[in-house]
Amino acid sequence: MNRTYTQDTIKKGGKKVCVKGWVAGRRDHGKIIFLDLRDERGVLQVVVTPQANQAYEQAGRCRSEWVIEIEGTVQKRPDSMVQKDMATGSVELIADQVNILSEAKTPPFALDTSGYEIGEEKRLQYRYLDLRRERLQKNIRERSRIVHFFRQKLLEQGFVEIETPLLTKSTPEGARDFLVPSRLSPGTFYALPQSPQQYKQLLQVAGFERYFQLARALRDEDPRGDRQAEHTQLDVEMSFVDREDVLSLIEALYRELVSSLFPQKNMAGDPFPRLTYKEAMEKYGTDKPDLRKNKEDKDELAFVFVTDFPAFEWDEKGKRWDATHNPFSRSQAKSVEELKTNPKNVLSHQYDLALNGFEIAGGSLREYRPDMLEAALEIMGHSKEQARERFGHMLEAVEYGVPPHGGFAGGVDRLCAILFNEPNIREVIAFPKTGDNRDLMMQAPDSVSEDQLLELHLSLRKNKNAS
RNA sequence: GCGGGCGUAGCUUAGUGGUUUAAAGCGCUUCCCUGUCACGGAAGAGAUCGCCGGUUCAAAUCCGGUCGCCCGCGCCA
Repeated sequence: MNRTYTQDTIKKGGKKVCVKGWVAGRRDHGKIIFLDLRDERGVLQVVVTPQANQAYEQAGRCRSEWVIEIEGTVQKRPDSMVQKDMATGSVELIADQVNILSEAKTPPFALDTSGYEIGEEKRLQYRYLDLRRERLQKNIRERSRIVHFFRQKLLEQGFVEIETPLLTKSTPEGARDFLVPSRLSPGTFYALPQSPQQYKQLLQVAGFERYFQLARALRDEDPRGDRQAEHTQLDVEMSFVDREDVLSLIEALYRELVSSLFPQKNMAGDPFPRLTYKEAMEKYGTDKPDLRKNKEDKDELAFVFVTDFPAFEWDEKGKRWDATHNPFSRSQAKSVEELKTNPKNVLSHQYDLALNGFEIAGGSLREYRPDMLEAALEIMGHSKEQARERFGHMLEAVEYGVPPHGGFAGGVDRLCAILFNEPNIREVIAFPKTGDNRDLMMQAPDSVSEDQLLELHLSLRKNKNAS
């Protein structure tokens, strides 16, 4: 018999069906047993009586989280027994046959709660059980809808989805890289990408005028509630665009996302308000101001663009000018001369989108003029030789006919956390890591065998304090 | 790297020097129960109080160290 989802039984009154799922609850009254059967679409009450002998015996054995299949007849409930709060509350399944497909140990924690009350350690260790709870099921499924929305919208507008490498080159700018030793080139390392930034720009040189990717970005830094070592970003880049083109695409994407998938949310500001970096800092003391009127309102969303970031900031430790966002952003300086004489006051074509006090997207127009790019790298302390060595491919590429281009990257995890009113992005990631970048379920990171090290031409220092 | 918090049955917590044989709720096991849906009733099992060491006649409780988790700062182009 074909499997019927619990949710669909409400349309199958009087029909014979087969349902499959997990035992979410069992109420044994002696001569009548009620089972709550949970599948990925809902929960259904199953009624088992001794008239169905086999079913009654098996139902008596069933415990929480056992996996079973049940054949029976869907029956409309009498009015007095209708459960209004339950999607399938108008029906129940009278079991003929119960088959146990898989038994289960008692779960280490309750699965019929929000889960907030349970220790993080246990939840992460048994993530495959934690994910069974309704709240996380909903979060992960809603996240999928959001990602699908972005993908569909961009494909409709002629964007091409392109995958870029995970094994790439370490970059001196920015966060620490996760490194991967090369077996075939002894003593050398790949780096996992902090973002597809350089690849997506090179795709513009390559003539893919509208690129996007749902890309993983990896940074070996300490996590926070809104930051993990790996996160997913909606990565977009376009050719022949100016600032308005990029900002209006971002605004349309996020606005339509909210209005079509989250109609209950109130978006303040149409169009999204814009502040320059200077205005934001002067007025709110932050470059990601929270413009909500009522921070208690779970459904209020306040998007705000922050534009015109300074191109550089002074890094006291490194004694050099550092890019505020990324070293490839286009500066607003008219000439190399202006750039070099006054780096402190040069603005860039960089913009962020903030939502309720969190940065949820950032982007820029990119520097496509060879002399300006070279000058910018020089200001950031890379000598001509170093720049050639580290960014040679970029410097070379801009000499082969580069369209003016720009784009952005939007954080998917953060966006989901805000839309779902979750306090931590772990709640919207299927398999998140701890505050120490550990995976408690897989026990990663882990040591490796001497053989593996040998193949990779690596040996470990005996004590961690050795320099 | 720094600061703060937490660690006691499967889970959530109470207990902060001795009336403790470490307590409660939920969960779990067994029995009873034909209309429950947080079912109900009865009985029961389950804890080297994170780990190591110290102080003390006596430590879950005080001290030192260590491990783990959470939050924040630094860091995160």
